[in-house]
Parts: sequence; C-alpha cells; structure tokens
Amino acid sequence: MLNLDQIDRDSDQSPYRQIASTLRDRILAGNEGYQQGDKIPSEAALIEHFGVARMTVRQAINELRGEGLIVSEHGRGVFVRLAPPVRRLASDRFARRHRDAGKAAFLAEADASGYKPEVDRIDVRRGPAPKAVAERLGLANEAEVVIRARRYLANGRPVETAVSYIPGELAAGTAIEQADTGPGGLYARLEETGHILDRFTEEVGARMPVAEERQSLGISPGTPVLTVLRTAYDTKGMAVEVCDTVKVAPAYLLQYDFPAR
Amino acid sequence: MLNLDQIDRDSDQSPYRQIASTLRDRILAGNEGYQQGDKIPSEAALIEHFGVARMTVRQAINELRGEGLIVSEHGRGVFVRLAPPVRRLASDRFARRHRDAGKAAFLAEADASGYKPEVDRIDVRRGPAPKAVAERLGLANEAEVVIRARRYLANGRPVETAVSYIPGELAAGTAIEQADTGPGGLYARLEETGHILDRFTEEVGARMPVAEERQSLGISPGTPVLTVLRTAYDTKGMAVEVCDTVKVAPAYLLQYDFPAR
DNA sequence: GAGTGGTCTAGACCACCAC
DNA sequence: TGGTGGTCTAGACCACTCC
Repeated sequence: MLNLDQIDRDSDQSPYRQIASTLRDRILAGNEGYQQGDKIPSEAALIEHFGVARMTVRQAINELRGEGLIVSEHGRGVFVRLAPPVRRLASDRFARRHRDAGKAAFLAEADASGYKPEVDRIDVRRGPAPKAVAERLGLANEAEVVIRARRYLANGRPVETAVSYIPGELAAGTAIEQADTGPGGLYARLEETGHILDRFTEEVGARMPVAEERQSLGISPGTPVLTVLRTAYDTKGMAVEVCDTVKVAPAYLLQYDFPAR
Repeated sequence: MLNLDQIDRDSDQSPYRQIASTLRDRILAGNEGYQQGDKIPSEAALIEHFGVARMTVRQAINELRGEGLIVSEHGRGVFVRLAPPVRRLASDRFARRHRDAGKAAFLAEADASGYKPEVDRIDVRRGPAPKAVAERLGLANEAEVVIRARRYLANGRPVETAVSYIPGELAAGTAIEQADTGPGGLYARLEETGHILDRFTEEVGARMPVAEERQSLGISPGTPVLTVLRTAYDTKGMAVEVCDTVKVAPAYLLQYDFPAR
C-alpha cells in the first residue's frame, strides 16, 4: 500500500511524468508528504504499485533528481534532499568593524549565524594571472600574482571554494604569502601595506558545476552553483584583489543594498 | 567515420561515462570540436560507432544535458547549446537618469546593450500579499496589494519573469493598475505619488526551475535560474514595492558595488 | 517516407549497504 | 544474505521534422 494515485494510461501525459508528478506532489506536500531526509519507496515498490517497467520508474526518479528534489544513495535508497542551512550574506560582510575585531569575514559571519566554520585545502602559490583577473587588476596579461585557494565548510559541509589573486608586488614579504594570514585575514594584511580598502565590486552569476566542482563541494547532480567574482579597490581606485568564489547555490542568499541615486 | 575514440571495455569507467566524456571533450574543444549550434552525431550513429545499446548512448546524452551542454530537439537531433547573449546588470540600472529619459530599466538597458527588448504576458490584478512579500512591505499578512506579472524577452527569447507587488493603497487610481504604466514605467508612477525612491535591497539566489518556470522561460532541463527579490524604499524608509524575478541564469551577470565602510 | 529523438518493455548482471 | 540502486542489452512503437 503506497497510498499514491495510480497512473492514467489514457492520459496525454506519459506514465513516467505522471509518476514523477505524483512523487513530486508528495515531496512538496510538506507535513502531509515525504519529509526531508525521508526515504521514498524503492524502485521495486514503485514498479509493483504502478505496474510499469523498471526504466519507466527510473526515468521518473531521474526527473526529480534533475530538479534537485531527491538524492540517490547506492544500496540504501532514494531520499528527499536535505536543504542545507542558508548562509545569508549581506553586502556589509566585509565591513571594517569585523576586521577590527580580528576576524575574517567568514568567521565573523559564522559567529552571527551560529554555525561551525572551517577553512581547509588552503593552497598558496605564485603564478600568472588568468585573463579575467589580469583585466580586473589592471595588470598585463599573465602578470605574476599570489594565488590563494581555499575551501569553506559550515558545520562540516563544504559550501564554497574561493581563489584570491593579489598582485605579486603587493603581497611580497607579507603574511599574504603564508597559509595563515593572521588576525583579520587577508584584507587586514592588505591594509597594512598602506592600501586602505574603499569599495568592492561583485559580479554574480549561476551555472551548473563541472564534475570537479561537484566533487570538491560534495554536491549531487542537479544542484547549481552561484559564482561571485569580487574585486577590491583601495582609496586611490587601484584594484588590489580579485576573489573568484563558487558557492553551493541552495546554501546561499546574497543581499545587496544600493541607492536609487 | 565519427572521428571519436572508441571506449575501453576494461576501464573502471562505465561505457556511458566514457561516451559522455568523449563527446564533452569535443564540445569543449572549441574551434577543433563541435561548435555552438552544431548537431552532434545521431543516436544511431553513436550506437554503431561505440557498439553499445541505445539506452547506453542515451544515458551519455542525458549526462551532457544535465550539464547544460546540449539540447535535444525531437525529430531534428541533438545540438550544442547556444550561449544566450549575456545581460549584464549593474546596480545603477534603476538610476533616476534612466527614468528621466522616459524609459523603464529594461528598455534603457536594451538600448545600451543593443538587443531587441520585449515585454509580454502582462497581467495586472489585486490580491493578497504572499507572506515573504507582506514581511518586506511591512504589511499585515494577506494585505491587499496590486500584483503586476510580466515576462521579458531579449531578441525574442524569454530571459526573465517578474512579479511586482505594490501596496494597494499606494497604487489606487494610478497607472500602476494599468497594463501600460506609461513613460518611465512603474517607478516613475510611484514617484508621482510622492514616494521618492531612495534605495533598493536585492536578495539573490539560484536554484533549478520548476516545470512551470522551465516552460514560461523556454529553458531545457539542466539550466538553473537566478532569483532576485528586490525591495524598493522611499526617502522615508517605507517599502513601496517588492519585485520577485526569475532569470535564465546563463543569460545574466549581476554586478553590485558596495563600500568597504 | 526516412531519419530523428521520446517512451516503454522485460529481462540481465553488478556494486553497495545493512543485517 | 537480501534489498537497494547502477548499468547494460535488445528489442518495440510512437511523435516529430524534413524533404
């Protein structure tokens, strides 16, 4: 007894779509339906209930996977996806008051939102600036920059990867070239070089992740990513950093304020 | 002769993944591979070339569709996806100088970017405010608002749907309740009621579209959407409009500037 | 009508997981 | 060991597009 409607063979809609709709309705029904993390009926049970071939049931499940509603676990079952905790990023997240408290933006925000922050896979090296970065930094193509890559986790789950590019001359001999940038983070070190931060520009987009990103962010097919390319400018209007981030989309809500001017 | 590598049956990787990789490499190869809009080999040709069953080829194709690399057209073939023209939205896109020129934001921007703008499916009615909207407008739950829905097209392709909510009292008796809001658009009419716009807040996220959104935006599976919830405030700090937009992600790049404060 | 992708059937073997 | 999903085979009929 699955307590699901039967499909209508005379309908215009194909059986697999009807099955997908039936399951989708249950997932979206909230309290009366399947809950987050619930196991949905096995393929065998659905085949029996709807009286269709296995591929038909799998096609319905595929549909829902593509919508990001469910995740399959080999040998265990298919489960309603857990919504990750949402990180709400306001445009004052780089405000100086956070740096003054000795905290980098990610840590300050974790404090406020109450999740456990971690940063891992820190990799610092020097190399040529990619084209898009060189453009924004106002450097010659392939000019040498310090490249800082890292991954952010909230409550143990990867939520974002970030790669910062800092002009080589600017970073020379500072903690920017160390894995640990010290209290206040990268921006605090930048300001110590005399480049006081004045404003940021962020370019926001969204797309499907490539396989490598799916891997490093631990996300299943059907989950998009938000891309944010941030450029930091000092009070003289010079671009001092470009930061290229890839965020697990369902885990983020970005908030920006701007004047109507 | 397809000029594609054969699959390795002894490999760890399953045949369908190998086939997907082979095709993906070709698509991403740029000038030497399949170009945007090119037809990739038919299922029959791939079956013959790789010596596999049809479902195996279809699974490979499904994989690439999920990555947003290709689109299938029933009866015609499978094609490398065309990247839509990117609309780059800067945070001054609602600047008063555009309204002063008698143009709504979308039209002003089309002028600058050189695409043909259209607005269709305009629907204006009164109704209760959804919870998220009532919160942001500072209204009681289900308070009456004017609801303006419309769809935007660039060069004939749908790129965005938008639904504006304006407090019922504010819109009463103005062109805000007409399908055509007149020169300068909705914001110009709002200011005529004495509510001079001061600032906006935008909340940006990304997710997979539901079937209905896929339909109205004409997008294929595997394409995410950007969601932007904008709240407009007047000089007294009163929220005068909430606009809920859903944008075809690959068609957009949102740009925001904010101070380091 | 020929070629294309969309859907469905009815099996098979395998890898992973929990007991 | 039994149940789960992952992959593959070898067919079938259909709907759509183009000539």
